[in-house]
Amino acid sequence: MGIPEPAISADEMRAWAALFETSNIVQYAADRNLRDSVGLTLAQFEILLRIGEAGTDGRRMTDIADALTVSRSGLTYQVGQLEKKGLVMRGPAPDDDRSVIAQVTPAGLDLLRAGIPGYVTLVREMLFDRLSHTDLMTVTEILDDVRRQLKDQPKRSTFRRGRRTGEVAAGADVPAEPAGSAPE
Amino acid sequence: MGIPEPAISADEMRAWAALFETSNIVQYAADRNLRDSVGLTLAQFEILLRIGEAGTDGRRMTDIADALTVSRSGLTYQVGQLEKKGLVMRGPAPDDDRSVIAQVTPAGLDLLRAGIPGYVTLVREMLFDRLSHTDLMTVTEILDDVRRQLKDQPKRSTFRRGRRTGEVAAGADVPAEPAGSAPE
DNA sequence: TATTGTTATACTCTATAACTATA
DNA sequence: TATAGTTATAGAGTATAACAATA
Repeated sequence: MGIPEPAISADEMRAWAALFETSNIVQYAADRNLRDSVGLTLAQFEILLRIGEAGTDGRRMTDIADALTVSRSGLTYQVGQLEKKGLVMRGPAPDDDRSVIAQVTPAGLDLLRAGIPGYVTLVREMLFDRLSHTDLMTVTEILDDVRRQLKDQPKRSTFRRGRRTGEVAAGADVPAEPAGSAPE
Repeated sequence: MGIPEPAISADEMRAWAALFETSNIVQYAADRNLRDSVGLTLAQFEILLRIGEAGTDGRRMTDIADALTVSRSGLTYQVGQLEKKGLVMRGPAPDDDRSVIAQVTPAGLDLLRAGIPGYVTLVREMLFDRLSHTDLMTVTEILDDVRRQLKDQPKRSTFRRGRRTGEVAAGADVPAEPAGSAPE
C-alpha cells in the first residue's frame, strides 16, 4: 500500500467509495442519455425538474439553488441557458421584490414529459433493478436521513458572500478541520 | 404537480435523489476542503489516490480511467496537471509498449499524507458520524454490490472509439431506451 | 483491426468577486 | 447590514475526433 491509513476503518472508505462511484456512474450515464434525448445536461434537467415540480407557482432562484448542488451564479448561468432555449421564464416575485421566480414554459413541460421516462428508466435499470425492494427502502431511509441533516447545514447559496476578510479561505463548509499542512 | 410521473414509484425517485444529493453534497465539500488543504481538486486527489494505492508498481492509465468516472483524454489532462506539479511521473509499461504507467513521486506521497487525514475526517463527519455502524455496513454492502455490477459493464475508456457511423449517437451506455421524442 | 495514450480545438462550466436593488 | 440575483472575467475542465504507435 505505501499510503498511510490514518486509523480509518477500511469499512468507511469502502462505503464512501461505493456511494461516490455508484452515484457518479449513474449520473454520468444519465447525463449522456439526457443530452441525447432532450439536449440538456443532467444539471440542466435537474434544475428544470425542480422548477417544474413547483407547477404554475414557479420557484425562487435561491430555493432552487439550495435544492441542488449549485452556486448562485452557477444557477443564474444555467437558468439563462434554459431561458434561451425557451424552456423557462423568469419573473418578479409577488411578495419580495428582490426575488425572482422561475417557471416552466409549455415547451419546458413538453421537454420534461419527453425526458422523464428515459431518465427514470435509466436510473431504474442501473440502480433499482439490482436492488430488492427491501434494500431500496433501507438505503433510502438511511441516505435520506443523512441528506436531510446535511441540507439543514449552512446553505451553499448564503455561504460566504461579500466577505473579504481573506482569513477563513473556505473549505470550512463543514466542521472538518483539514489538519494537514498544505504543501506548495 | 403538473409533471407526469410515468408510473414510477415515488420511492424510487426519493431513493435516487437521496443517493444523488448526498453524494454531491459531500463531494462538493470535499472538493472545497482539498483545494484548500492541498491545492488539488477532488478529481485530482482521487486520481492521485488511485495511483498511490498501487505503490511503487504504478498503475496503467486505462486502469485508472476505468476505476474512476473519467474519460481517457480527461485523465491525460488531469495526470498532466499532477505531473506539472511534480506529484506523479509517467513511464513506459514493461509488458505492453502501448501502455503508460503512472506512479506517485515522493512529493506526491507527501501530499497524500497531508491530504488524507482531512479528507477522511470530512467524510466521516458528514457521513459516517450520522450512521450507526450497522447502517454503514448495510449501505456499503448494497451499494458496493451495485457498483461492482456497474463496473462490469462496458468500460468508459473503451466506449465508442474511432467510430463514425453517426448512427447510435450515444446515450446508450446502458440498455435504457429513452423512448421519448426529442424536441427541438 | 483493436487497443493505448496523446493531442487539438472548441466549447461549456465554474470560481470569484464586484455590483445593484430591495428587506 | 443582510439578502436576492446578476454580471464579468479568467481559468479550468470536457467532448469529440483525429492521430501515432503497438498488439
